[in-house]
Amino acid sequence: MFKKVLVAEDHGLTGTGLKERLSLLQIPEVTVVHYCDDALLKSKGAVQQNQPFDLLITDLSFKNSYKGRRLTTGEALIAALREIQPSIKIIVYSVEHRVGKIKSLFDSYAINGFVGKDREDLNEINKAIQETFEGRQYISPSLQQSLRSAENQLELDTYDIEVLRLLSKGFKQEEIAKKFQEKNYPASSLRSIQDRLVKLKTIFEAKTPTHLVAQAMERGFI
Amino acid sequence: MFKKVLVAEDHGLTGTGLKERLSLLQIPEVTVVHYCDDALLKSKGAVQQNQPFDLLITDLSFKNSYKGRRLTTGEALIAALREIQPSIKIIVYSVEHRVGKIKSLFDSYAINGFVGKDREDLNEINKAIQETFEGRQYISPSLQQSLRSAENQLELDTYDIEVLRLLSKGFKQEEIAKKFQEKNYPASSLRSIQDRLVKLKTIFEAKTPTHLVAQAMERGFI
DNA sequence: ATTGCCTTTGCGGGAACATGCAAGGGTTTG
DNA sequence: CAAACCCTTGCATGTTCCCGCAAAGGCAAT
Repeated sequence: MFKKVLVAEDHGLTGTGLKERLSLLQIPEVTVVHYCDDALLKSKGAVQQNQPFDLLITDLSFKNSYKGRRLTTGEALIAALREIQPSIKIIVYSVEHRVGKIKSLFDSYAINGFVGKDREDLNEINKAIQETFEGRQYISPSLQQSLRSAENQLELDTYDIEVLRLLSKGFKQEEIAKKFQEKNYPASSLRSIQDRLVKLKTIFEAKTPTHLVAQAMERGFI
Repeated sequence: MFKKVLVAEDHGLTGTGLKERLSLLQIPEVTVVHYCDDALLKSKGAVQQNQPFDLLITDLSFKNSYKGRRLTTGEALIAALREIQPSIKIIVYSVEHRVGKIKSLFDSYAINGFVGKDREDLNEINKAIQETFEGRQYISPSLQQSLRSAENQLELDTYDIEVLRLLSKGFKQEEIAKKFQEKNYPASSLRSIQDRLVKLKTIFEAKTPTHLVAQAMERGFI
């Protein structure tokens, strides 16, 4: 079993719950930190002393602390950690439910497991640790299904995403068209942007542009 | 100290963290449930057997279970519980950060304490229990200030949230107005809805309705 | 009752969005 | 080469949104 585990979780009670749970699994050394930066520091230190952590269990969202912290999300922590210690196992433990977002964690950072914060997480965290230790991936059963169906999912190209992103930032259709023209994107006229929106609204079954962006955010595309 | 405490919390690990914490305070009987309905049932039963709970510690948001549950939020649980056992002490333990919402819990249901899920919650839950036991109110220090200066705050009322929610679900302004009229909400004309949107766009510094909803989602209001 | 203030509402005109239609240009196919 | 096709674009029309203005109602102070 893992010997040295790092937990990044900013809810104190949840952190102790995790720590207790890990002790029951006979993991001798469990370190709990409340800030992403602290997690990265501890990891660096451990690597330098040649006693690296075997496993990171991390939340995704951390409350702001307004103290000049550099890393503010679990995702940023994971990205930074993969730089200095690519071999570490990572399990994400979060309330995140957008399959697109979760999928991108597996794709972009090769995380080893994902456990949702819910009624079943007690057992799931055990299984996730076990599976990860044995070199396999773990995903909450409730998510596996939606994750699979997300694979053969609607393909949005870069321009689709860009339109959604700009819409969500308050740009009007005409402004988006202008931006596209400046960048020499294809189909950059206002009319073409509108065509694209019709297509996107069909895909997302959205009635209005606002609805569309809400859906896209909900599913983690932007 | 309290003898019999009920915990309603749907994150498994957080629930065990709480339970462990309460044991350390020498509270002999701690019951943890994952559903609001279960909490109400247990309370009813305990009252009928003349061994009522002294204290409820409850989360506010519970994941849907699609099983014909009646109570879906901690707020509904609190309201129902106050009906059958007005004297029970209640501490809310939640990630909720909207001071307006929190204030309304104290005002509408006379809850006895509020502890935010954050880095300090380990100590705060202890203090909250102690204060509550001695008949005083407890509010997280970090919240006390903003609760007092709740005026110049980013304050959204229920109707604001409802408008944002309906917008994100693809309703047009006129449809929202109609819905508001059906429910006899105040300021339910189309023009008033638009006024509300102007206010909201100012608050969120949003240029378009889409931008507004994106901001509201990003900051966790819907 | 009068005055003053605030909220709510309807109206109107202009801006932004939605969408069908057809012209122009490029590519593929026979 | 020409016919068929698709993609892009502009134009036109209707809908929805935006916002200033003023009338109407409620409420409090005098």
